[in-house]
Order: sequence, then C-alpha cells, then structure tokens
Amino acid sequence: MAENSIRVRFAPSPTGMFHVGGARSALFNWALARQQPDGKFVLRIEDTDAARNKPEWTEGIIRALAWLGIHEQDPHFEGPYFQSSFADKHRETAQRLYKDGAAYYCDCTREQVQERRSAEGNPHLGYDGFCRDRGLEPGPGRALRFRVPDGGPTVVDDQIRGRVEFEHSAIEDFVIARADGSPLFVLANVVDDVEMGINEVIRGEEHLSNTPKQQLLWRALGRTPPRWAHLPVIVNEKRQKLSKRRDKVALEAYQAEGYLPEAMVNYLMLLGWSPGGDREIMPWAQMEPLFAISEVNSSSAFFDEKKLRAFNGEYIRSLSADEFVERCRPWLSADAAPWPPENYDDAVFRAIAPLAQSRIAVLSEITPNVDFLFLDAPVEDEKSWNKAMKPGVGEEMLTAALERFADPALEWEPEALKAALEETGAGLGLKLGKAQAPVRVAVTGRTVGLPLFESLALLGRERVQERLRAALAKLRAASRDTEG
RNA sequence: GCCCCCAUCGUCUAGUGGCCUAGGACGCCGCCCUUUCAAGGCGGUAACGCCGGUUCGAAUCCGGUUGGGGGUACCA
Repeated sequence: MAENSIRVRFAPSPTGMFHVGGARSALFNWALARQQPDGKFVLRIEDTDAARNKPEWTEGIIRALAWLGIHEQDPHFEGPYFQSSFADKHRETAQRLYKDGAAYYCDCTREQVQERRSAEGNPHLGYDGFCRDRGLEPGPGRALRFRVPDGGPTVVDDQIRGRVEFEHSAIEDFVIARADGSPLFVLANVVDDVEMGINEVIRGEEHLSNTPKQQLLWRALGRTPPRWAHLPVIVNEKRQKLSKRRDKVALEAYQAEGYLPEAMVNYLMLLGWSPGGDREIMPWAQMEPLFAISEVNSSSAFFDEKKLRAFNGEYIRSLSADEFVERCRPWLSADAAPWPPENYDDAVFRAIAPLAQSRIAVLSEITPNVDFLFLDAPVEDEKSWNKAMKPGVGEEMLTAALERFADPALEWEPEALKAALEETGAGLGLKLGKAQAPVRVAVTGRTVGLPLFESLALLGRERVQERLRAALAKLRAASRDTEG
C-alpha cells in the first residue's frame, strides 16, 4: 500500500435500495480515489445487522455503483469487504481498550440512568459515568463504555466545515460494545477504517456528531485520525433530509424511469459542488480531475427532479441516433411494452426514433410516443378525442381525408401527405394546424405526438385508412345517439 | 431540552473586501420558428434573512439575532 496515497471508503449498509445521497457520496469518494495513481476507493458493506445481510442486497449495491460508472474491475476499486467478517477484530479491539483502561464495564440500565438524571433535574442528559470507577469486570448485563476524557474539547478538523469543537463535557461515556460483546457502529466503523488504512473519511453530515467519538477512538488506539469531510445533507422540498419512507430516493427508481446514468452523475456532482465558470453540463471524465472536496458547499441541497429531467433531456439529445435506439430497448421489450410483441418492427422504430429523441426527457416516455405504430388500435384518450373531433370539423375532415387518401396517385410519403392534407383542409376552410388534429387523433389516439406525416407514412396507407374509417364510424354512432 | 451544522433569485449555484447597479443553470412568463408537441433562438421575472460592528469600501471578515437542518440508542 502506497503510504501517501489516498484511501477513501464507501460504507453503505445493505437495505435493498441505493439512496441517491449515497450515490453522491460514492461519486465524490470515487473522484478523489481516481485522481491519484494509487488512490483507492474501498467498498465496505456494513452488514453487522443480521437483518441486513442478504446477498442480493450486496449485489444491488455493486450493480448500482457500476451503473454510476464505479466498476469493481477498476484498479482504484478495492473490495467489497464485509463488516461482519471483521467481528473478531472488533471484539479484540474492545478488549484491548478495556485492558488499556480506555473503556470500562457498566451494568446500568437505561432506566437507572434516567432516574438518576431526573433526580438531578437533568432528564435529557445522557449517561452520568456512574460505573467509571467501579472497576467492574466483564460479565452478563455489562456493556463496555468508552471513557471520554474529563477536560477540554476534541477538535474535528473538517475539510468542508473547518474547525469544529466538541466539549468533552457534552460527550457521554458512550457504549462501544453491547452486553453480549457485540460491537456498536461507532467502534466497528473505526476499527474497520483503521484496519483498511483509510486516511480520508467522506460521508454525510448526519455523521458529524459521531466524529468526535470516533476521533477519540482513533487516538485511544494510537492512530492518527483520518481527514474528515462531512457532506451537506440532500433534502426534499420541505428541506428535510431525504428519507426512503417519504421521498423518492432509490437510484433504481430513477433508472427504471429512464434517467441516463450520465445525467444522474452530472446532476449529483452538482449537489454541493460546482466546477465553476458557469458550466453545468459536464461529463464525468471532465469533472473527475476538477473535483476538490474543500470546494464542497456546506449548506444542504434540494434534490430537484425537474432540473434532473432537464439534464436528462440534454443527455438524451446528445446521443447518436443508434445509441438512442439502444438505450430505448428496455422499454420496447416484450415484457415492458404495451403492444403485442409480434407487432413490433425494429425498422419502423429506427425510422421514427430520431423524431422522438428531442421530445422526451426520460426514456420511459418513448412508449406513448410510438405505441400507435405497434398497437392493434390507437389508445383511447377521451380528452384528445373531444378536443379534436368537434362538430363541424371532425367528421368533415375525416371524410375528406379518407377520400383524398383513396387516390392511388397520391404518393404515400411525408411531403405529399402534407400537401394533400393542407389541400383538403383548405377545402374546408381550415389551416393545417386545425386540419391535422382530427387525423392525428384518429390515427395515434392523441392530440400531441410525433410529426404527423412521417407517422402516417410509416404506418402505411391501409392502416391509416382503417383507423380513419373506425374513427368516422365512432363519430357517426355518437352523433346518432345524441340525435336519437 | 442539550450538542453541532447551515444561511446569495422558488431551486442548484458563481462570488473568497473594490471587477457586483450580484453572473449562470433549472423552473416560470412572453416573443420567434412551427402540422400538434418538443427541440432551438431571443427576451423577461426573481436573491445577498435581520441588527450591529471592522474597513476608505462589504454578499464576502467579526459578533449577535432570527430562521432552517442534523444528532442526541446496548441502530447504522
């Protein structure tokens, strides 16, 4: 291990979904690791909870990281390690701390502490150090507590926040191992970081209050603490930390909607950091060398999906035609698409795709744009229908169009179709904008969509005529109903 | 309650004492282009929370205040 090279870590606990905040954290860490020839990004799965120990959770994490561009095969990647596999080391370290006198056993129950504190009139204060000097031996019901130094503060030097002081009087003698000997997060985390030679810890702000405790632990272990950096939290519209219960935080959810990883990465990097120079849309390769942890903002950032969408649209438009088609594939597949799989025609899709590319902001929107080509009948959208098929326009226009389209001399290609519809519309005193509406709804089911004449050309004369006739029939049936 | 963090347009940010009558982006609103809708072009809306100081000069430094947020477990 190159002694001076950076060793950062990303230490998620497997919960079955990958949090966007975690994603940003991972990205920041990754950039730092990649900036140095021997820099390492260590993935450590914090699976100490038995309930959080499903193998598929871990696979999900690795898959999500790969989606972001953080690949296991990259030489800067190390791991994954599993916290659970270091359990012996954790217990051993707890014992060492006890033997050194840095920690002591305590048999106070939570209730006892509460009672004593209430008696003092300070019910909100934490543990009171009752067992500090009782010299308790290890035994059942006895947890191990860290002896926080009496006087003075612990100073945390944070790369983002600067110097943060915590008075020791405000830090209780915290538990580092439960009565059953199992270690707590605060200990396990430090032991692992020590073991893995982590020299820079970059994590969410919610860990800032753990930091003085951990720094004390590093010192008690005779080690130099890492450099710390606490990232601002990502918040929702109500300015609360994003929570998986109430907010859309799963990276997988965004992926499923058709957000491109490039766009997500770009957007996430901008949450708390900026490359400066009025630049925002910037590929990862350019950001990576520019990123500096000390430039990260210290105030919380709202996760603005609208802006993410805009970025995504930008990235979609920058795709080549072929790439765009490939990226759309998951939404066209038999199990995802709403049409009968046998109706799908790749050549037709390839022909229409470029027209859709500038019109969608997330990939999943490709489906409603092209479904009319592969569905047996267009979707029924009442609002569209009512808007386009107004009396005096709908029936007349459809009738005229049908008549015009029946002319075998009419070339079935966009330009000719446009001219034809312009002409039929003019015959009814309608501009093209008005004239095309009933035809569009009859053929595609919707009032908005891809350019109409290309759509008609691709659908083919017969199917267009068929749909026009069906629409007319529906219209006439409806008017008979109202008259009768 | 206690500890800690934070504070520039609605949002993400640029800004590190004079270049700021505060720049960009998203959003929103107009206009242009136009077969619908987008895309694109042009233009507009809108911010340094408040009060004191320091200074010849503060968005930038200091103190306070207010307002947000995070943490307060034998969770991670």
